[in-house]
Amino acid sequence: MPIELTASQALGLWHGVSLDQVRHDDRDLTLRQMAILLHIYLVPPPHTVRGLAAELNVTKPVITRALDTMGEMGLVDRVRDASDRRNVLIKRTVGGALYLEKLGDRVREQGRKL
Amino acid sequence: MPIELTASQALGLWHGVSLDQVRHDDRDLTLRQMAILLHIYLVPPPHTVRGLAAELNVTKPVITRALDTMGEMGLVDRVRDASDRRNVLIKRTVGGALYLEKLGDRVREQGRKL
DNA sequence: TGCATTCGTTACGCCTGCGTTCCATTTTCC
DNA sequence: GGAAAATGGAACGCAGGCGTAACGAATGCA
Repeated sequence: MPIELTASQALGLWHGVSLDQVRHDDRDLTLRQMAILLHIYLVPPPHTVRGLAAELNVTKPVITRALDTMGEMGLVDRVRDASDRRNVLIKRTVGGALYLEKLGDRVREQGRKL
Repeated sequence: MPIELTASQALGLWHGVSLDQVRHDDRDLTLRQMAILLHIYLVPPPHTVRGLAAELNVTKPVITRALDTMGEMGLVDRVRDASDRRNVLIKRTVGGALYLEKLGDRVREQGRKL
């Protein structure tokens, strides 16, 4: 179900959410970290470091470090793949789900304000 | 004219735009820089360093540095206020307008894909 | 005229993310 | 078994943003 936005609405929405996020500054994620987090939660598993790097068009260490940071924040979790122990599977957490739930609310709220 | 989004649509939209932005990585702005840029272009002038700092709930040097960076990118411009020479007025540029136009297109495109 | 106030900027030390390169572990293939 | 490939991570130096604390310039006010 497509959403049709005017140019003004599109930028207004992005503005409102960014502003809200900056003002309340809970934990600010890099745009890259945000993209990684959303990818993990919105795209069906499994997710590996290599796969994410390819998907986002960034280098592997970028993913590793993002997982370090977001792991400490409790937003994601890492588990060794039992069937191929070279792989690391990225898993979702309750904290991450809550974080994205709040983000979604922010987007919806700003959408309503347009 | 409010836009009603489901939770899934809201996150999907944010995901798509973030992903697109990361992948094409022209120039990546901090969330703060993004919020400042959008504020300058969407809220009626005049804009001062002090005003933006208060509006975004950040310190003054944050604004100064963001203007330095985005100024070098050609996204904003600074002009001394003639009537009160302590003030600096932040001006829009063609480059900034083009940048935000692209961002708006990205948001609209992702909205259509929902 | 003096002096306090306001405004934007700069200086400092710190922290974090970045790309490149290299490495240990594990798997695959012969 | 042993060589080669694949995977995630660590080490290195670099660049840039951060908060705090100062500063010079401009203004207002007694």
